[in-house]
Amino acid sequence: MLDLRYIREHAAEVKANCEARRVPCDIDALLKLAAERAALITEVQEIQRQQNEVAKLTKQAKSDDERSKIIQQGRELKQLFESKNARADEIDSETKELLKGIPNLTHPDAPRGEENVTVREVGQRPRFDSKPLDHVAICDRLGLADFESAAKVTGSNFYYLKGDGVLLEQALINYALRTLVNEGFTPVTTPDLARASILEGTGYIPRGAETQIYTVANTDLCLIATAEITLAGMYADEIIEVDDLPIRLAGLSHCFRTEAGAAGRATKGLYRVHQFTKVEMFEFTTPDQSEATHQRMLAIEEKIFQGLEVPYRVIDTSISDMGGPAYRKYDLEAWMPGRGDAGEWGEVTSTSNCTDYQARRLGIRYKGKGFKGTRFVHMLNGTAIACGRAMIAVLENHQQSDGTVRVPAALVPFMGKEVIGKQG
RNA sequence: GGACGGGUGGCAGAGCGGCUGAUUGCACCGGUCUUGAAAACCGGAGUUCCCGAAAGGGAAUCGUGGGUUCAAAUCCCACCCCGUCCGCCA
Repeated sequence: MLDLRYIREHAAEVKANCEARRVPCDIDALLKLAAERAALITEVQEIQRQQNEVAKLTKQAKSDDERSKIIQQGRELKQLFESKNARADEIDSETKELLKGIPNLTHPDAPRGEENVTVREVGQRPRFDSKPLDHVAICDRLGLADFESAAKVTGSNFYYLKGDGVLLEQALINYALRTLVNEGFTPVTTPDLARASILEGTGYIPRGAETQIYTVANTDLCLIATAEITLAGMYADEIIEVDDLPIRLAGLSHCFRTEAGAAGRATKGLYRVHQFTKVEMFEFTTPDQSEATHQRMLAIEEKIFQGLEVPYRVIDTSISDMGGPAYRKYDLEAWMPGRGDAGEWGEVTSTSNCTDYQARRLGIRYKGKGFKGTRFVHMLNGTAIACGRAMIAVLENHQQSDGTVRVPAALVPFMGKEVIGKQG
């Protein structure tokens, strides 16, 4: 959510921003409504002032006669208040609705065009003597996953992991957590569910036809799409001492996505699934630190994939392609040799600087010396490891001609073996 | 799931229909004193919104949402949360 005052004072900028982001927003309508709201509030408050005055007069009344006259006056004011106030409430919630629909501002250097920008490509793509297998075939051959049983039990786009598949996932989680702890993050396991209001605060939309979110019947709980939601929610309505910032959390959770509208798009195997496990970086910071923090998160993501010996490229996401809360977003796309005819890039991480957009909705502020009152924190998130997709990258890049998979050195201590698919 | 008790400002903790945006203590900020600090004393201070160029004025806010009343932190209802006891249970 943006500050209404900011929108009023920078209407042209906000309009241009919405346009560039391809988010249809009627700023003029919003401002008109907001003006109407202000006028109504003034009116309502004047009535309330009179009500307060009348209430005071009541107890000062000298005779019963005078008293009942004043009370009658109070009754009339009350009726007037009720009718005016109902309208004011209506306009107020309409204003908030419109306000919620306006996306965050964007970093001046973020790509503006239709296309995302590849910032750099890192690592050598592996060479294979024959056509490499895709991860589904590798999983089948080595007994790492079972998609057929999952289809019976939960339907399409679920999976069981088995054998070394389980060990590989756990190794990836522990490798990511260890890396983040070394970077000063506090590991946190979070609930896999959250209230709809928390989802909304983070910018997710729990209801509606296009929603990516599962809801739990007869409750106001949703299955989370990422630990970003629960980590952000931890500090909802809190005021943080500036000396306690930054707060760096490494969240471990399951993630659930309905993938509505994704039918037919790369749905095979582990790439697009309804449930996966993810280690997520999350940071609350002061505004002056958020850009540096964003760069650092990106660097950590790169370090993790370098450790996995997986070639990747860094994508600076076009603002026409970013989610509403993001001010700037980088993705890592890993090389997946088994995808398509000759390998393809596949998104494996994403890091966003959401500035104060989520903080304003969730009421997360900080206070400190040198300034009066409180300010909104900046909030950033980034994927450390999304298990399914990281597994694809590892399995497809490190497959060997004998059908086994080499475990990258960084994972060996966590995996307890150097090769997947060999006895022992 | 059942029975109680409770949710008040940054924290602690009074108030239990009008004089209370709220006593008090701690913490906080400014000042006096001091070589400096501590102590003591004096003063200041919540948040959001509306009007206003500003000075300033006004409204709301005592878990959340409704209700009763001329008037509610205080009474009633629903919900959420937090304690304690009982039952059930990995």
